[in-house]
Amino acid sequence: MAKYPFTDIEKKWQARWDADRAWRVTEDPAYPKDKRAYVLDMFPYPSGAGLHAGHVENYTITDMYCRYLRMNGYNVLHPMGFDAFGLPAENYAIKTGTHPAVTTKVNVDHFREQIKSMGFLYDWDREFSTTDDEYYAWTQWIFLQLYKRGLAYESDMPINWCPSCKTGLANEEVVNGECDRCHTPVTRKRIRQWVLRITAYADRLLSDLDKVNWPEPVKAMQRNWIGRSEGAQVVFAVDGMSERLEVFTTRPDTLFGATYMVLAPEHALVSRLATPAQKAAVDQYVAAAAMKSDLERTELSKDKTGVFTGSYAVNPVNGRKIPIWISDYVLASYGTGAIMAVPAHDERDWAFAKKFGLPIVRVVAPSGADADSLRGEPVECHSEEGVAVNSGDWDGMPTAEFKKAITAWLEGKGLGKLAVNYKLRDWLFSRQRYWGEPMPLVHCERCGVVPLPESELPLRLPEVDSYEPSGTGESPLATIESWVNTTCPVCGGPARRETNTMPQWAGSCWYYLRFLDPRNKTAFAGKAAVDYWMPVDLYVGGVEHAVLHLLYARFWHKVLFDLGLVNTDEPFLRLVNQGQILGTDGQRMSKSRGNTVNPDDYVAEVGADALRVFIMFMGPIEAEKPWSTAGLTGVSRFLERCWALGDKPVTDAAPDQGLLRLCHKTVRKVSEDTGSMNYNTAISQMMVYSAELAKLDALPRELYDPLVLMLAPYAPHLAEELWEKLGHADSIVEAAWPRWDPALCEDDELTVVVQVNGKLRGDFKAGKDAGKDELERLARAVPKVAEHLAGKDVAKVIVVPGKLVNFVVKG
RNA sequence: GCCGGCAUGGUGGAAUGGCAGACACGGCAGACUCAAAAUCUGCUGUCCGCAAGGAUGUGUGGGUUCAAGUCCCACUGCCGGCACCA
Repeated sequence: MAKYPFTDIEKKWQARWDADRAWRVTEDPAYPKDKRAYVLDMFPYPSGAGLHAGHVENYTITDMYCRYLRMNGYNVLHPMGFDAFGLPAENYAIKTGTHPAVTTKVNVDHFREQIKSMGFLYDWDREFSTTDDEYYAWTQWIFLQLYKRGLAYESDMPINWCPSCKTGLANEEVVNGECDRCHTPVTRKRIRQWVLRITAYADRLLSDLDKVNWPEPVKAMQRNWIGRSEGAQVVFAVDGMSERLEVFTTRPDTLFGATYMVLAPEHALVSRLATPAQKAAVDQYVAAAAMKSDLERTELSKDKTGVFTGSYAVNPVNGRKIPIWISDYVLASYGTGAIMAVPAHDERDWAFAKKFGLPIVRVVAPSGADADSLRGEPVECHSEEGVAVNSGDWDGMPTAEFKKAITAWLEGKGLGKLAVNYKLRDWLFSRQRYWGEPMPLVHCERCGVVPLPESELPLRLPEVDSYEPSGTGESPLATIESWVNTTCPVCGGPARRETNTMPQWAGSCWYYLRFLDPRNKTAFAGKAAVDYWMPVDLYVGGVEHAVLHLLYARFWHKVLFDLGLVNTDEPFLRLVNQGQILGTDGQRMSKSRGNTVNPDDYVAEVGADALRVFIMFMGPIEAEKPWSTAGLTGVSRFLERCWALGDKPVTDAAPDQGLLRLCHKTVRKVSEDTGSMNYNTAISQMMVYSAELAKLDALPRELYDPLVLMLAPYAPHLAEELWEKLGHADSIVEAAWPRWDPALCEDDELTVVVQVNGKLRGDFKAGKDAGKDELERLARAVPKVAEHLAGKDVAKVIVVPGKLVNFVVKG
């Protein structure tokens, strides 16, 4: 048999879908709320490398689902766009002088073409790129709303700096102390930055995770990242000075064991606390710490370092003077940047105290510990809970209770209070690069920072001669005098524009809202459109965005919700992570490993339909799947077989009862499995069914039509062609999904298996309505079974109608 | 170290507590063919056996149950995330 002409068929139907704008969708009020679906893919960064296997997997999942929903009478919004700001295009510009906008357009055109070549249907009327000024005008607008709510502020805290990308990085973009993008070790740099106050939403970002249907690992990662911990803020007086030091601790019950304090080298009071004798050592340590990269401060510093400031604090519970040290094991950016050290009960403090010979006092004993073991200096650190010792009047109190009691006591004295701390840091939002949204702010000598009037948006990126980042913490925009110099919107005096740009994440924070109403000139999206579609019913993408995009987008969405601009407090109702497609070597695909797969090759070789079905046949969508083309053969054979069915005569004859039952069982299984996105088992069932139909010389329409319809989400080009051959003028996209009759899914006669002591000994056929007694009688009559029952006592008989009979025997 | 996830034939995988291995790849045998390809049919977890048949089998060890891949407890291995967060 000749291979079916997939190239011709696929081209033909893609042209037709394009011409028909097959997936254009409107806010048709005729569809009730529960018959509307917003299905979203994580939109791609249009890289020069084109679509990769992961994109194809992602978009196949949603395309199949959308086509299935549409055939089941849903109004389905399935949009596509491009997340096109970012470094690759800019780096290419630096190398070649090509404007990033030009590169972006070429790449976007290529992506769109590749997406269409897979038969994926999107409402292309809604397409946009985050780099379109019509789009980023609204990104800037949302930024202004954040600014006006006090959620954007300037800071000159030391930040993560990538010396290779020459830009600041958000915490989320630093992986193991390296730049997530180029793997250069990150250093710290103190430059003026714009920061978004995401921590103001930490509690809601955490608690609202309970409202969404997301994979548990993603929720866990977000919870982890937000890192809520409850404890106490405690105030320590400084001996002989008016300064007070505040610390955060989750173990206020160990206060009596606090034998010294440690400040981060960046702590504001360090220079004042350094005594003349210690000043040189302290200054040197602070300078050295500032030079260290994050990697050096964490990975390499198993061995603790630190310097005594010369000053002492006073422990508020016992009035003892305790030395104040500085060390880079204390992070400036968490809590108050200072800790009380309890070496007996904290591993890190223990290591530090041992190294510098600081006193160690045990204040928690394991419950039930004998007195002898508590004598003398502890020999090891004990960080578990227990009961208080050496803690004055509180001795004997269990840890949990003591925490509450001491916190209340401190509060009464004005020396402390209950406190909650988050690991989550505010979001470093400015980049010292060219290819991003300019921040719509000016710096006026008289008025300070002034937001641009909304009417002046978009603030467009100016043309530049050189895209090269200066590396000094200024973006290339700073060199364009004609752009930078402006007038203050408030006083009209001279002012300079903000030259930082936004990070790539900005554009993806709200793109799902723009798809609702992409050409709106007066709002980021009209309220009617938001109400019609939101929230997103299904969001599919890779797990790599668990704490970046997905956290940022939730944050922006909540701000918009608080402003009354969206109708829900969470944007994505249900999230599905497709499993990574690995290289044939089981490793992540990457250019450097040379194990990447180019979808175009397979489209040319076996066709888009075969590639779609194959990727979904590899296994469950969430599972990691190593790429192996071995299985492709089976899928191609299946599609060939379906194509060959199209050559058989189709009749209106009544079908064979057995086949009719198989047909209805197949429709049921494929419907259920497609609806739940268990595509692999749906495909397997269609394989079984098509193999049966292939044995017939002529196809009864009643058996054949449903197969073609079920094929439509999976192999849409082939299904269209077969549908047309059946005499239909309308696209199968609009056709109604086949129905099944539950009565026809049941066989009249079922095979019942017989076990003796749980071991399979035979089977027999019985009518579906046979009673328990009859089943037992029939079971006993099976020769093999009778043999195993002979001469033994039957203690118990379990009969599961339609399934099995189990004899429990003795002797 | 902490938090997730996973573990089934030679391979990808399937299985509301009820016949483990559907479907597919690969392999073996056969049909068609001058021959090959393509296609079709049958067999294909492992062990013992000529066979009938039997035993055994879902990472390991226990448990619950008439019955466990599935539920419970303990562990091992692999993958992912976080990691001096006080």
